[in-house]
Amino acid sequence: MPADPERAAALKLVHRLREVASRLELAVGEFARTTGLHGTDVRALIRLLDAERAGVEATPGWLAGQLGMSSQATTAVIHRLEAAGHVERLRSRSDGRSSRLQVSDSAVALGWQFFGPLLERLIAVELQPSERAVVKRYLEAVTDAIG
Amino acid sequence: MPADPERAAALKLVHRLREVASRLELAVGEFARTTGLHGTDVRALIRLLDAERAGVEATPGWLAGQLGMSSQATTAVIHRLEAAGHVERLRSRSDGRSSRLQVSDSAVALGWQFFGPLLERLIAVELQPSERAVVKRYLEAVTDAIG
DNA sequence: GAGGATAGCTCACTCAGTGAGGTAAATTGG
DNA sequence: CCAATTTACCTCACTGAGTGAGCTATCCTC
Repeated sequence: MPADPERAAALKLVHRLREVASRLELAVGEFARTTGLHGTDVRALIRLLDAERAGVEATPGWLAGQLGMSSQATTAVIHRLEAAGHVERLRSRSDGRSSRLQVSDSAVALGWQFFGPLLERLIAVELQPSERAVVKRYLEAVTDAIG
Repeated sequence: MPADPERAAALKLVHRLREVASRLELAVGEFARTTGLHGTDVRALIRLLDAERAGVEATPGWLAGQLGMSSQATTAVIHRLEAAGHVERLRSRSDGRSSRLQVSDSAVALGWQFFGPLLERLIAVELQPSERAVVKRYLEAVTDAIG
């Protein structure tokens, strides 16, 4: 392994990124514990909210892919969320076999209650617009590299 | 909610960050599936390697905290990793009740085999040193905000 | 419309993770 | 310096999240 400071610096950045990912995961777990939900359920809610924001129609199959889980397990997740009143299952317009998943207002409120303060702290990280562009470019490149 | 472009941009950055975290988690799951390990086991290995790199003594209790799991579950994780030959349990010098966890060379090799290409792609993201400093600062600030 | 593909579901099962409780080593207090 | 407490980890018994096998209903293609 040659001493390559460029490479070493890039590697450190990746480690920092993983550290962030790891801590986010812990926060999700903590939220799950306090609300009586399961980690998977919380992750599912988050992805469903992301889909809603992005204007993507969230189906059970789509959710399964997002969670990296089997369709059966995802069915169970949806049942749990439905029973808890966090998700509504609506009929899909385009495909009679599928269904549209919609997050309820109560779930959104619950999420804000816990993640709100965290999100505020995250947003409060001060960056110049030009710096934000750099970070954005990095995160996009990383997203592509993983996907 | 007032139209605040600064805030909106900061929020988008956070969403991108979560997207990255989410995809990293999926990659971990995929690695787990291909190696026959469990997601938790892979996450444990990663944290153990992080500890080694950082020069922190990794104990079962420390690992439990890192994974956000009970000590019993962590004991099971360590047993599985030990049985698979990925981790060795050494006696702790400072505390007779505890033990030091050391990742085996085979586990490191296994990790490189799968994560190596991904890591190379991540490192290959081109940034100027000054840009890297910006990203570093952002990630550090975010880490603090979550912790 | 028949044949195949796709989306999601139920059923039966496994095993990862939890709660209760135990042991041994470290720490504290008289 | 020894009892009482705390800490670190473990075993046991159990629960339930996630999986594989296999089903039904709908969509698509020819």
